[in-house]
Amino acid sequence: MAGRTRKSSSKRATLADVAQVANVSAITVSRVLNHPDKVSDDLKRRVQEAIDSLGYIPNQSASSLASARSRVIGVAIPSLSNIVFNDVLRGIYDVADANGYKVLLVDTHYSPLEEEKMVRTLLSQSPEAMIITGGDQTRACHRMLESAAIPVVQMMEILDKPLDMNVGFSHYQAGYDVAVRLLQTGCKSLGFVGARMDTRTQQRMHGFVKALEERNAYKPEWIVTTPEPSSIALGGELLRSLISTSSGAIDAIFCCNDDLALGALFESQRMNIKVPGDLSLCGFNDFETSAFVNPSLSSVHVPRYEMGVTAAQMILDRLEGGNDSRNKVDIGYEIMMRQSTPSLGSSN
Amino acid sequence: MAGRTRKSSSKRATLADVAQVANVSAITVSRVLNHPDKVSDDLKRRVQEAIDSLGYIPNQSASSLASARSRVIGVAIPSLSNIVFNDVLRGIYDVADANGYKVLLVDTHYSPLEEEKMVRTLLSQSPEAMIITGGDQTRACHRMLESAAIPVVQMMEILDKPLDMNVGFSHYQAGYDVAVRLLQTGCKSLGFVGARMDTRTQQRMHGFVKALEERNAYKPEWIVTTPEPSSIALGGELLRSLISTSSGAIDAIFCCNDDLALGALFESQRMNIKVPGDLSLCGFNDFETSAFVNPSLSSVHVPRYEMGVTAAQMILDRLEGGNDSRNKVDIGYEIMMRQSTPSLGSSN
DNA sequence: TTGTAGGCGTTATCAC
DNA sequence: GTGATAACGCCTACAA
Repeated sequence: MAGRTRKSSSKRATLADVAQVANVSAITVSRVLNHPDKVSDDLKRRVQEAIDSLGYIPNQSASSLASARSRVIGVAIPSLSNIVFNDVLRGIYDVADANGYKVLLVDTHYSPLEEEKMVRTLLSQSPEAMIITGGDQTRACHRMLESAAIPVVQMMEILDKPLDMNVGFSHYQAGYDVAVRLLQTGCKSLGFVGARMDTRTQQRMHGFVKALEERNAYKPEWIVTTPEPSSIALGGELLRSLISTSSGAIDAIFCCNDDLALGALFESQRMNIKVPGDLSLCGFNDFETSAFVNPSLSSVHVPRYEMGVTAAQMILDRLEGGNDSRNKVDIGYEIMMRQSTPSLGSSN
Repeated sequence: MAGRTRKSSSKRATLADVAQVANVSAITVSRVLNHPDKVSDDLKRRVQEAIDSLGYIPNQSASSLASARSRVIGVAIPSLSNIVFNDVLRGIYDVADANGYKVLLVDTHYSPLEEEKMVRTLLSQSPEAMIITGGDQTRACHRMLESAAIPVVQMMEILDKPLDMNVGFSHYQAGYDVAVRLLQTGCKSLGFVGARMDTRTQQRMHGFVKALEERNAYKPEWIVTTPEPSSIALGGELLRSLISTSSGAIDAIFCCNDDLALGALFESQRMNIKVPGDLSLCGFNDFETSAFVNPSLSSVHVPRYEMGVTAAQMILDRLEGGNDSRNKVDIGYEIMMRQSTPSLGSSN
């Protein structure tokens, strides 16, 4: 009673405080929290009361330190503004939450150097696993990840030689396929519009170009790119630029994402260019808007939520289950041909 | 050389390992990392070499435990899919990153009960401050936050009695203002379409209704809401629903967000309803799409990035600076009248 | 089923 | 400027 019980007011209660109030040892309180089945119902009740009355909240730092288990998954994405990652994150969070894991999220701003710094930050939190984006990490970053000796998933794209696990799809093949599909619909003069030009965007472009080359339909002047971040506004600008450099000869444009494609579509409407009559448009990522805008926008659909879920599940499989089942998952994609491209069989 | 130096391979290097290699005491290594000015250049160099050679990464759990400083800011948002929070988060992250703070982010799924659980999780990480959304926390949640005795910012809306600090704007007033503006443009029969109907959406609706009531323009049947989450698809559905229940009498609709408004706009086009000729549309949040779609969509612009920045800065002011400057910031909003509503002076 | 001892990696405090 | 020592709060042994 004297000189001991004033704890609750001044600072955070500890296991020991709870133990004292419940008249048990600290380890018993710990067990009530972590292994309730190993404690008698009687004590469990008593301890729980003490916890409630003190408003006890465990100190994860102490727990992590003592047990070498942080229940943290580190996640690094290249952009918080690119809404593509919203769905992926939602998938990761859903799985993590459901399994008692916290997510520590960092934004690398599409910079391997920043990524290296952020990964170091993440690792200092002793995450039990990491989910990172793509494969263009610095060598130092790879080394850190390796010596951390935890499960790592590289997501968003399929890698030749992943560090550990990998889930994504082939951006190269997707770009290639888009070119083929556009040609099939009767389009003859295909242009490309790209922004940011991160590795995945480049792969889409390379695949697209490859398909054109193979069919003698490649015109370097019809490829317009910029390192600026994508936006709808930029899509409009790039459209104008491409139209003018091509003197209007182009009859189809593949935009590296739907922001650009929507911007190009809206700008076309303002310029009185008929889509798909005068110009066909195809985007990438399949935003919800793309399916509903008039004319609806052809795009490449990617199961992003599923990709996030898969990434998190691969990690849990390794962390909890013993079976190191899947190491590489191609999540695929689907080209959605809509009104912004000619329907098959129509003659341009 | 014997029986000591094989550390680096098996498990993570510690301060002690670095100290040993550098031939100094552990505390010196710690100082090199945290108070470089208190160490001689000579030792600093030696220690740094050891750090590099071992690939040493500090253990934040141990640091937090010993120093009672986690450098973590806990952030709770109601939805990872609602892109409204992207901008806010970006603001928070930008400021946090620049000041060496990590962000621990949780998604409460618009549920105060989940929020309570998540806040408990956050608090167990000993965050130095918290940013939460709105004011509808459970009592238990409020108690936890209070006894945590850390700076707390409630964001997104202006609260009468914030727990601590507060940044946002009045959704009620915004809704009210939209009604007034629509009436000013000559619209007479105003409807409302809302989804999710979280507290902030409700406030927009209440303000909107209030303005109509004051002007004898309120028709309860012209208010359509659903607890479903917002989407473009849903916007189309709700438009149809409202059109049919009002037998087409409505000449303007305020949609509680731009998803719904865009959906309504696209559906109007499909139904051959002229916007704004037959029907005026106003959204909320001012997505980039809204400014570029044809016709461009009137909406309420909110400085979300600035709101995130402000929230983080208020916290830093408290954490670092001593001046407890701002406790409540009204970040404001701006009604953007565009082509989807009649231009002022036109006679409907 | 419950408790005791020791240590996880770091930093605060106090000496030198 | 540098170092020894004792916490920080919890958990993994092991013991009873």
